[in-house]
Amino acid sequence: MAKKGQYTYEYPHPAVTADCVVFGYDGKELKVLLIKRGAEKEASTTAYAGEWALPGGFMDIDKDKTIAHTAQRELKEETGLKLGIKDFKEVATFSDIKRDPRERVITIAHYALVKLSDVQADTDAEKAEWFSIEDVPSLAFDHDKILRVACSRLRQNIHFEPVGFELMPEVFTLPQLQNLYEAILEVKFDRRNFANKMKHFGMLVEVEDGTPRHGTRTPIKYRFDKDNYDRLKAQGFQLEF
Amino acid sequence: MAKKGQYTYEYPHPAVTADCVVFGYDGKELKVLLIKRGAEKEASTTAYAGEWALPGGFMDIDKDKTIAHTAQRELKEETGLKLGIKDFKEVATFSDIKRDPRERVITIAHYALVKLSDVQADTDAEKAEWFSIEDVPSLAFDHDKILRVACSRLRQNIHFEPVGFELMPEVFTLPQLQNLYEAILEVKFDRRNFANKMKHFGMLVEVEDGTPRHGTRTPIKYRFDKDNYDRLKAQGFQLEF
DNA sequence: TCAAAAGTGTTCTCCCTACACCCATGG
DNA sequence: CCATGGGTGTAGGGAGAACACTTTTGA
Repeated sequence: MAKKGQYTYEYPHPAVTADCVVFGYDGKELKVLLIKRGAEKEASTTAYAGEWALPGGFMDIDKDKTIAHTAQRELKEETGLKLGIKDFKEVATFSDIKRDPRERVITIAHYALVKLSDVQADTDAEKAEWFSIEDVPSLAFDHDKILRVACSRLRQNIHFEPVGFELMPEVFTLPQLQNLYEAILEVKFDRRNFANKMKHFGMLVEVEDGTPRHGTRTPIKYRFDKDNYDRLKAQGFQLEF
Repeated sequence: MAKKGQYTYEYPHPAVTADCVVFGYDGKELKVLLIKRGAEKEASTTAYAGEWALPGGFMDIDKDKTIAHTAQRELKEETGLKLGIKDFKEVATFSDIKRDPRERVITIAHYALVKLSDVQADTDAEKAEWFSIEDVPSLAFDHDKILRVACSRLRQNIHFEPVGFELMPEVFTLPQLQNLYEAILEVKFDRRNFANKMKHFGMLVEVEDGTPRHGTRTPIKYRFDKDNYDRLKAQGFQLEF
């Protein structure tokens, strides 16, 4: 890679990193993807060795077209997960003067929503692990704070974006979807009202999967109607809770 | 200041800047504060000399506690406006690889809301000028894009924050307030419904200023109730339009 | 004197909320 | 057989939307 000590500027520059808060949902709990620092031997991993942290790393100013590309690249390198560039939503910049002990580092935090069922196999279990959002260990740097801010951003965005589409598996049940909303917003909803609200958007399509529904005990399967989903998203809908 | 060519790193670092979109309202139109580039002779102003741009500049990694402090400092230096650190709301990071012709520069855009009546005298007319948002010239770098994104962020935030409090003068009329909302959201409202909605929040207090209201032609003067405003803001209210 | 600006109150509708019962499965 | 989970509909209330008239001033 690059040689050491070669890069010189007229004025001091901070290092810039991108960090990723990757949310996944397994049908029961909201989860987040963390890595264990220190597995590799780069300079970037010498701090907080052995601790859990958000995936992320330094911007490559020659190769990364935008900071979102940094997030994408680092996530792939550190966890094996390859997401689309559009999947990375910017959360905020963290730039406290002493947030990294080595040098001045500012980080632009991103979050991404993934279908855990689709990607769990892709994540490199050697390096990365999914943690229940309720049960996250103490994290390196200011990553605890970043995670909190990302969660609250997710809670906000749920009112404007049909977040479920990105987190739920292709086929899902209404109780699962309700459970996701309850996990994110940390509240409880009335079953009937939740169902009505969701159905009013016209994004849900019943799925017939061989198994005839004998009783009501087996929940109805749904998938999202992609066309309506995209239309709603473009219009910028508003969802009350 | 710093000597040239002194700052060396193991890996290439981007330059980091903060840019400020300062919105003001004069009772008629939504305005934004711009500077003319090239008045000073710093290296930072050699590009796009003579063009209009958003105020902003390079992070001072020794002095700026956070990137918001960069925004605060640069705004003061470039326009004379001294705002509180809390007034700067982060908008987004702009990091396209060729957005600055000189070197790789990423910028964190912020916006701020000010009472134009209070600060117009503070702005250094030599360097800075208030433009109607409807009538902004073509800007340097990607500042057109930054401005568009900041506007749309303002439009979003208006649903969650009583934006008027920051933009309106101390004493104002309901038609003025409605005009502001219409200017930001680019829509028209029914006078009566707008008044009802606003009054329901209990943030408006009638102001008696000598002049007895003879007819209905002279609008009623109001001020914001700071206590209720702060309480609502803390609770995180939701405002529909 | 006429147009423009501003104040006010009511009705209707829709959506959100609260709430109860039935059915089937699995233990 | 009973507890659990899941499906369904309705009645009431509150808030937003639509809407018209009066007053005054300034041109």
